[in-house]
Amino acid sequence: MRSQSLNLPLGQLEIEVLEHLWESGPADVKAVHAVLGRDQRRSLNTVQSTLDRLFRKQLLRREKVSRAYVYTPAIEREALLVEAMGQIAERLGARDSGAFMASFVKLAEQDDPDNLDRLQRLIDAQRVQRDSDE
Amino acid sequence: MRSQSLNLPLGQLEIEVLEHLWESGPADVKAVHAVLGRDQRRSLNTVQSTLDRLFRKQLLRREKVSRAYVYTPAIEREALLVEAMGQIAERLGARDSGAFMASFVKLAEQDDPDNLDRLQRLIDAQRVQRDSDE
DNA sequence: TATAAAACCGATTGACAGTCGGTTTTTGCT
DNA sequence: AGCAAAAACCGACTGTCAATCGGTTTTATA
Repeated sequence: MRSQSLNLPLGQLEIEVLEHLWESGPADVKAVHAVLGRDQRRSLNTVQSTLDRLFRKQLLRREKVSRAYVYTPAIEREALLVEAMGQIAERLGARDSGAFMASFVKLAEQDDPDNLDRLQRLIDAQRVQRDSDE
Repeated sequence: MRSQSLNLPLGQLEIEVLEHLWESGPADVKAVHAVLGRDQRRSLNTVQSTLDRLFRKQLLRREKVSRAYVYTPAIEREALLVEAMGQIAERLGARDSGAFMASFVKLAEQDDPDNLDRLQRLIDAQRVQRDSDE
């Protein structure tokens, strides 16, 4: 499942670019620049290098359409999130996943007591999905 | 989750230092250097700046004992882990804790399917504790 | 095939970790 | 109090990486 080592964390613009592609679908440099570059006075080249960097990191795929490349996320937002969190956990030596989960539950509850119920539902859902996977 | 803005992510040596203090308890520069610096041929000063950086980041506390400062982690490993993961989630636009928790559950299940049951028990325990708190 | 569009290259800047030499401050001892 | 050793502190330099963009090469098509 988690084959490659995925260069995380990412810069601010890199994240914005990913966000945009996740939300609005495949786009070429000009289209991304129109949204993320025009207002912030970024040059087309800035956006292009960012797209290229993400491509080299294998977070984007691209395909030439007529002259220009059209970029597509190579990973879903949720998968990237899971991947990133897994890397953090590994980096911080979270071998004791028990204590870690305990803290997580505790903090989730602190944040909002209703989170316990939400977690409950997520667990149930995950169980259902796991059991139907085979 | 926690609102404190906590400078993450950390460098490699910074993490090693934290690990060491978590595992072996409070120590002064020389003690840390003896473990992390001697073999890798790092100078005492390198270790000292790292301790100082972590102190300025408020990840370590320190207290003068005789001549030297004795450093102590200011945050538990598990709490830092949760904090780091929360920041990642926020950075990647999982602002609502829903997506964050969903990813967490998925990750936990990936790591070990039994984790779903463990999480279940942790939630139950947290409910009990919450209800007895008042 | 000329040319406009796009990709590609390389240089620069700004953060930040890691590294350590050198200076200042502190402190324990005489 | 005065001194030497110990420790903290300061500042410089390196390496890495994202962001930035000007300039050059490639490429597709009118």
